[in-house]
Parts: sequence; structure tokens; C-alpha cells
Amino acid sequence: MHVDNLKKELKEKQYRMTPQREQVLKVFLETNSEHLGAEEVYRYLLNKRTNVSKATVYRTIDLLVELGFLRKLQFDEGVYRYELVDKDSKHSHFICNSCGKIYELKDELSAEKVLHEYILKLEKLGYKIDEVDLKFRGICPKCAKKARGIVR
Amino acid sequence: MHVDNLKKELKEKQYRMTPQREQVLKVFLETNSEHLGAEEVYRYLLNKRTNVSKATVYRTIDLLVELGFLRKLQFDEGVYRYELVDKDSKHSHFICNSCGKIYELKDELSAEKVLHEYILKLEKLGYKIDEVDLKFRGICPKCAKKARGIVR
DNA sequence: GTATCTGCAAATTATTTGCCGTATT
DNA sequence: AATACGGCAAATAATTTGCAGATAC
Repeated sequence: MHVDNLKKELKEKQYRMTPQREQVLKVFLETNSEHLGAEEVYRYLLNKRTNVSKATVYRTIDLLVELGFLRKLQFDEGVYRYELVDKDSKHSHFICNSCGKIYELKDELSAEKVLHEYILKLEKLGYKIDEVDLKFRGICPKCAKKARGIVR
Repeated sequence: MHVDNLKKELKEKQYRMTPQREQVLKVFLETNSEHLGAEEVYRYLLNKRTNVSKATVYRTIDLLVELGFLRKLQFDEGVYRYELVDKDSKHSHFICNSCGKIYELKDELSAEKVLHEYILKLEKLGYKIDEVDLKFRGICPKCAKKARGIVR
């Protein structure tokens, strides 16, 4: 489980483990890391009658990013979203312009292999690459199917 | 020149051509489309003693995006940035974590070919792709060279 | 016990909007 | 002349910050 990792990581950096920090991390674990924004995390905790102030949610999320538990994302809205950093699976995102769903393209749909040779090319030219961010937008298979249904 | 295209495009959609709209578009043409944010466009015009209010800058930029003259970008700051849509050259971005410069990876550095087969794969699975957004972060060749210099 | 953390409310930043006078067609 | 547009100032939305009391270690 992840919460113990947090406990350990905090201790190492002389931060303190608090109920609030545990709760915020748990939100991401419980929701299966559904690209939540800070406001959504706050609401989720309110619903569970768990008292964490909004300021603390923001501060804790920042901390979790700093410690490498969360990755900060942007999808062209006015909000930052976050996902659990899953060390062994890099992925890209597909955002459906119709239903808004964010798909994670990984495993057999991973773009990693495809990009690998390209990244080598950049590195040969002196670019040192720390992060790759690949996003697609369009219509997802589900919505595309529905749309076809309507046409007929 | 692009300003005439704007004039034409506006007429077609029964929008009006105004000095402010011309000025805002010109900023992007004159600065070689350096990924400016709205605030920067506003400042640029102030310096040139061209009077355009901030609200108009925002509204005009939105319009230019809607008309397809500008593309809206996000680089994990709290600001939207914009670039001229250059029809015949899709490109990705490399953001240097050291100097902050944003590089456009195009022409011989274009990732288009590499991604092409991958996109076909997605489309075979029913995804309809309208937009691809690929970004890298790391250290650019210039900064990498400098850093090496310091080490010695 | 002490330094870190939290909650609250106020501040900040980027962007949007309402309203009314102005300019384009 | 009619309608779209621009400027201003106020409104909004997301996030950040200062401070005083609470809590982890």
C-alpha cells in the first residue's frame, strides 16, 4: 500500500505525517487516480465528512508532487489535475472532445517504443530529456460509435 | 502577408476589421510568434504606444483562436500562450528547464513521421484524432554545454 | 517543548463580463 | 442607422499566503 511509502518518505525529509496528508493521498488511491483537480479532492473529502481545508488540500498536493507521488497535468481547462505516479507505466492521454473522458494510453497502446528512436535523435543533438508529455484530442471509440448510430 | 487574410476571414463571418484586431495579429507576426501570453501582447502594444485595452487583447486573441490564426498552448505555468498557426508545419515543443526557452521541433526534427504509424494504430481501434500535442522538458543543448563548462 | 502543520480569511493572478459610449459597415 | 466593438472597472475562478492556534515528534 502506498500510504506507508508516504510515511517513510516524509520522515526521510523531516516532514510530518498528518491525518490530512494521509487522507489526501488516499483520495487518489481510492479513486484510482482519476485525474482529479484540487477542488475535486476537497469535495471528495467533504462528502466523506473528512475535514481538510482547501488550503491544506492545495499544500498537500504540492507536497505530493514534490515527493514524486503525484504528477501534475494540464488539459487546457483552467485547472491543474493530478495522477498517481505509476513508476512502471509511462503513458499518454487521449481526451475525448465529445464525452470529456480522459483515456490513458499504456501497455499495448503505449507510445514509448515509437518515441524511443526519436528521443535518441534529440539526445544526439544535445537535448537532455527529462519528461515527455504526449496528448491526443478527438473522439473516443465509444462516442464515435454512438455518432454513427445517430446518422443512420 | 497575414493581415489581409484576417480582413477577409472577418468579413466572411460578419465580424468587423478594427485597428485593434490588426494590431494584435501584428504582434504575433512581428515577434515571430514567440509563444506570447495575453499579458505580454498587451505590454508589447503599450511599449509601441499602441492603445489597446487588456480586455480587448483577451477578446481578440480568443477570436483569432476561433478563426484559426492562433493556437492556444499551455506550458505548466498559470498562463495560456499562443502561437501563429503555421499550416504547413506541425511541430512539437521542447522547454528548457534551465533557461526557459521554448524550442519548436520541426522540419528535420519533426516527430510527425514517428507518430504516424502510432496514430494509425489508434485510429484502427476507433479513436478519431483531431489534435496531437507533444512536449518535452529537459536541458537544451546550449545550457547543457554551459553546465559542462562549469564542471571543468 | 518546539518546529511544523492546519484552518481561516484575505490576497494574488489570470481571465471574463456588464455596461455604455464609439466606430465600422 | 444599425450593430458590432472597445474601454473601463468590477466580477470570477483557481490558487497562494499570512498569521495564530493546534499537533506531531
